[in-house]
Amino acid sequence: MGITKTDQFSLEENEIAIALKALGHPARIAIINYLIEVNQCVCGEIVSKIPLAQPTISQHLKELKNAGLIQGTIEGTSICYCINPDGFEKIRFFFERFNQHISLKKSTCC
Amino acid sequence: MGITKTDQFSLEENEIAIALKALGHPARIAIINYLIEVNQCVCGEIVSKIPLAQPTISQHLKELKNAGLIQGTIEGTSICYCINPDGFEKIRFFFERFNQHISLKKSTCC
DNA sequence: TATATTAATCGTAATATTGCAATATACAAA
DNA sequence: TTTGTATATTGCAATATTACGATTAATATA
Repeated sequence: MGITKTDQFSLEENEIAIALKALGHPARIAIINYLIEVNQCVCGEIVSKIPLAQPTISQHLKELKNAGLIQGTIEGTSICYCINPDGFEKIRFFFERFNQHISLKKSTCC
Repeated sequence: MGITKTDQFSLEENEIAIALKALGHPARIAIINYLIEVNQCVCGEIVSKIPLAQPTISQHLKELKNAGLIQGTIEGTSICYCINPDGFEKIRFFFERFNQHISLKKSTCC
């Protein structure tokens, strides 16, 4: 139905899924990569770096912000964006546990 | 338009986005978590663990398989699934670079 | 005040995703 | 051969996502 049965899953599963879903688009990966590279920048810079229309970028930025992965502070007429490290904590925990289990078990099928 | 402008982004950006998008659903996170825990299991076990209909689970498994994150081998009438560590390599590289840059820079806005 | 400039929001079209009932497929066992 | 078991596929309805033109809001600056 296009609607996810959120209530059937744990809070943790939902939170990780939301964060990773927010990263599940090349434009949003490109935005994160750019922010990693330059540390911080105003929105207009991102718009000029990424070949999508301004409203589209604005929408992607909003999604990243909603997922807690970036933050923006007003800087005169522009808005300065940067990574929000806190938002990546849950993701790190998930993959840390993942790496621990997988490296130990040498996972192969049947 | 519901369609992603894939051609505007690098191969790496697209590949990471595809992998993370595949993980961007709580049911698929739950499947991965379960596979980490038990190392391997037949499909029916997953269907009985996760409160979604069998065709829905089958679809989620297919997506994880397409993204290269799990693999399945035929085991009599059933299919045995496990993690495919190779599929997680790109993700690991992405977050490794991320962690290096962020820890150094103490990223804060403007 | 009038005019740029910057970025968000609205509205909408096109397409994708989620979920499931019904059905199909593949194989084993009686 | 029939029956059962396990999983995939099809088809469809409901909803979500992606993208952008047009507009708006907010703040500078002339």
